[in-house]
Order: sequence, then structure tokens, then C-alpha cells
Amino acid sequence: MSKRATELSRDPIAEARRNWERHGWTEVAAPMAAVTSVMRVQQILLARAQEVLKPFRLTFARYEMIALLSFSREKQMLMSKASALLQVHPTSVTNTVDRLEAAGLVERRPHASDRRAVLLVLTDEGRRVATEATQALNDELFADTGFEAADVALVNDIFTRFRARSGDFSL
Amino acid sequence: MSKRATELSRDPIAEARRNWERHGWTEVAAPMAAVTSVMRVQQILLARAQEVLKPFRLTFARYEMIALLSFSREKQMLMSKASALLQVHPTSVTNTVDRLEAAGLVERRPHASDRRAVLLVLTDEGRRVATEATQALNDELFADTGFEAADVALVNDIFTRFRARSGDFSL
DNA sequence: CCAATTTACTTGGATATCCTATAGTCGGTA
DNA sequence: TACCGACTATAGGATATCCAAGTAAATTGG
Repeated sequence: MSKRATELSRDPIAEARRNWERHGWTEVAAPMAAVTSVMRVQQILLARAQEVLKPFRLTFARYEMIALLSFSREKQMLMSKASALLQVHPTSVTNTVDRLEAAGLVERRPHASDRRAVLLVLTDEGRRVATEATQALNDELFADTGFEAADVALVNDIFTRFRARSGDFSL
Repeated sequence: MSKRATELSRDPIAEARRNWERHGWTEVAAPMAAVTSVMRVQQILLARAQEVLKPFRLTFARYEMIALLSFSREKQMLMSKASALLQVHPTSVTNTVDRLEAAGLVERRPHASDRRAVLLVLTDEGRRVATEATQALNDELFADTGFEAADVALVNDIFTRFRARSGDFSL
């Protein structure tokens, strides 16, 4: 997807870690490496997801939005709730919905009793694209992420505890 | 840092995973959750890093650039090499350097023998800011990431193998 | 030795994210 | 009831990232 295909001769994160240790920051060298590798792995996974979604003219942000709607019980949701569930800023939701609406995948509808609120509803086309894009992600990314099975379980466990501790949700 | 402070009553990633399982995608439910949690943990860590760097008028991207320069042996580097080491697109480096140059932290210098190339050099101010910002990140983020010590080791191990398998570097 | 290719960087355009500020609405309280 | 604070969404502005295309220079091949 990107021009960053250059394979390096050595692991730049391992080198950074050695730099930290060389400066005497031995205590924080490992956490520094962990944080940096989370950043890099996210970058790799995001690029792969975007690649899979490209034929559907979806970005990952847009996919997340229509997937959220397609899995919701009533197939509709307040923008404020979508913002909370996707954990993104309200203005980002506005932006994403603008584009999904322009693409004909989502509709904005007024809320029955609260004139401030906006209901998001998937169009038929939106529903179809959400289903197909999810299938593509399952087949082309999630079926073979590059993590070993045991590692998937560890990542889920470690990151769930981390997110809980960061205040993402109450246990 | 952001307005996403809303604590949810339930873990949205766990809910997504249940949705996947409910649809019969049991094989890919766990990897899907793992990929999604990498995205979310990166978002949390990036926000915390940006918060620490805010007093230095640095974004994380700019910090990474001046940190890279400050740890390099000759305190200077080709833009192309910085792009490869930071694993970002050359145009992103151009953008980052424009801003660092405007802030007086970095200088562009012509390469002695290759007139296409641009050498990046830290200014004295850039060197000072890099040192202080690194100290702040060590004290305020890396010293207490929110990962338990054993988890840090696991994350480093799992993600190093993942990155190697993704072609990030040769072992 | 010159043409074709590759490399290094920049420019312009798109998308996503955040923040600040604002308009309109809802609700509790004096 | 009238007001004021809180909530919902949007507009405008900043930053970061990517891609496509362009410029200039170095390298390679015939």
C-alpha cells in the first residue's frame, strides 16, 4: 500500500531500546520499546485493513461506522452514541458521516423527540457494503493476521486489562 | 487530552467479539478483537504521549524525528534514511521537517556530494528540546505505561515476531 | 557517451483526527 | 415560568498521513 516497503537490516525498535539502555534509562527501556511497537503494529494492521477495504471505496474509519450500525439491534444510532462507542471525537463522526452520506451508505434522520440529536441509518446499499466488507476483512485480514493463535489470546488479555485500567470501560 | 473520556458500561471490543461469534465467525472473532484492541491501545498511548509533549510544542511525529536525530552518531541524517527508519512516507518527512525547521529545531543542509539529497541537522535548541522531551516521556509515560512488567515483556516479544514476519526488518 | 532508469525530495490534493467555538435544544431550578 | 447550565451536532482551523505527479540529479546500459 505504501512506499514504506523498505526492509531494514536491523530492527529500529531494538536499536532504540539499546540507545535507551546506553543512556542509563534501563528501567524504562522495555516499556518504551513496547509503546513504540504498539504504534508500529497498528500502522501495519491499519495499512492492511485499508488495502482490503479499498475495492469497497471504504476507509477503516468509514468501515467501522457502517459496521457499528449494521451490528446494532435497530440498525440506527445517535451520532453521540456512535462517537462514544467508536471512541472518537464528535467532530470526527460528523466528518465520517458526511462522507458516508455522500456515498449513499448512510442517512441522517431527525430524532423523534430530541431536535438536537441526529439518527444515523444505514441505506440498503450501506447494509450490503457493510456485509461484503466485513466478509473481506474476515477472509483477508482476520483469518491470517500474522499473530500466532496463542499470541492472539495473550494480546486480547493484556490489552483488555490495559484498556480497563485506562478507563475505557467499567469491568 | 480528548473529549473521549466517556467511560462505557461495557467493553465495546468484547461486544464486537460477541457479535462476530453470534454470526458464526468463531474462527476470526479473536483475531478481530486483537486487531481492534491494537488500534484502541495505540490511540490511548498516542494521546498520552501528545499530552506529555504539549508543553514542548511537539507532536509525537515531530518528537520521533528529533529523537532519531539526537540519538544518531553524527547528529545528522538524510531525509530518505529518516523516512526508512521512522517507517513513514517521504512526504510525511517533508511535512514534519518543514514544521521543525519553522520552529528552529532542525536545519536542512545540502549534501556534500549528492545534490538531490538533504541532510537534517539538529540545532542547539533542537538538541535541548529533544533531551528534555525524552526525559518527560520517560518520567510521565514510560515509567508507568499501565502495562504490568510481565506484559511489557510479552508485548515486546509478540510484536517483534509480528513485525519480523510482516517484513519490517531482516532477523 | 548519451538515453533510459532510478533515486531524492517537493508540491498539491485527499482523508482522518483533534481542538475551539458556536447554534440550537433540553431540563432542572429558583 | 424564566433562566442558566448541559448536551448534540457542526463549522473552521491545525496537524499528520497517504498517493500521484513533478523536478532535478545520479546511475546504469547499450
